[in-house]
Amino acid sequence: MSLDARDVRILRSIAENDSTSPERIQEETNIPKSTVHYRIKNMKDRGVIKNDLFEIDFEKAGLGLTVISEVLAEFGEGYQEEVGKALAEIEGVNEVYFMMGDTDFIVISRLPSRDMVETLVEEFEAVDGIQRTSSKFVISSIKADESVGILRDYSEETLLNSHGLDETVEKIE
Amino acid sequence: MSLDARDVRILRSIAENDSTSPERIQEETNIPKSTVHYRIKNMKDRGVIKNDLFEIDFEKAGLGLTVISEVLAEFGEGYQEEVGKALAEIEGVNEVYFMMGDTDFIVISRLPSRDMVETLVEEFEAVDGIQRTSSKFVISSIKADESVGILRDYSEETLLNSHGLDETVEKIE
DNA sequence: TTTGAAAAACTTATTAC
DNA sequence: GTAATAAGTTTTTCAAA
Repeated sequence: MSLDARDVRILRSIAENDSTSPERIQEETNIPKSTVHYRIKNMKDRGVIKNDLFEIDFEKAGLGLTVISEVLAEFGEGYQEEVGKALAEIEGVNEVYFMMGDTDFIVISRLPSRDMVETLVEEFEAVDGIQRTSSKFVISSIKADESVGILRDYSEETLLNSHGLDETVEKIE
Repeated sequence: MSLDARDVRILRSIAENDSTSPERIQEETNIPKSTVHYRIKNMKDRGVIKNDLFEIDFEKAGLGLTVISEVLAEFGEGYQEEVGKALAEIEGVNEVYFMMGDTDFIVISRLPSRDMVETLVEEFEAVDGIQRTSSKFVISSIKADESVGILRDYSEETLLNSHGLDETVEKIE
């Protein structure tokens, strides 16, 4: 099944403190660390939590330039899949979204310097089936929540409702 | 200073195996785990690594709907900052990028269901200074690397060059 | 900065509720 | 599912190089 109030509380505690330590979570949530561990393991088994990661500062890691591109592809039977995969394999491409509406893609890339942008665009346009591309530089990343950190962007209520739980459930405790 | 060949090797080992375990990194890189730990701590101190996180499955966490929006704002003195911050505070908004070119923003939001999209768009348009918004649904996330995972998208050479290091440096070892 | 060895923390297993 | 405990691992700290 999906998440319950306790799972949500644990995930939010991780998101808000940027720490996955069971002991710290116990201190904040009053859920015993053995239970915290049981819950986290459970979420890992169900695939809700995929893996441990470090969040990095892209700029300090040498990838200070972010480019967002719109890629328009030719219409065709199941074509999107192939075009999308080809875009995903280009060096520097971190995200590829296949969008509703027109047959196009939004592509987010991070690069060390402007020199590489030209190469990137050339590689986009070399992909078979590409019709038109339009790339813009990001001046500043005003917000860039990732991974479990995105849970900070929701009220506890929203997260619970999304699993069909109302506040009654939360009040069990 | 920035990253050297050893830092890059450690970060890539983490990215490629989706694991931050010093012991595993030692096995893969032959760098002793206490040294691995020292390097990671060092990168944390310098802010290259920001924090420990879990990667989550957005869909399983109840946030299966991704929306990418383009927001056009009115021109104005330092206006962008305020508009950007206001957008960032809207529930469901995970990423806000201030773009070059026209005075606009790219906003990435994740939501539990379509019901909330209307609310989202209304909230966008209620922000002072907003001129026009255009939102599209993501049909599928073909690629969605995050955090340290994005380092998989680069050759070791590119990552080293971005810190002004050539292959000579790497051959020290 | 690099390590090996010691201390602390985390994970797993076991049990009882 | 929850939670306590104990045993086994792993991570983190620390002192020496």
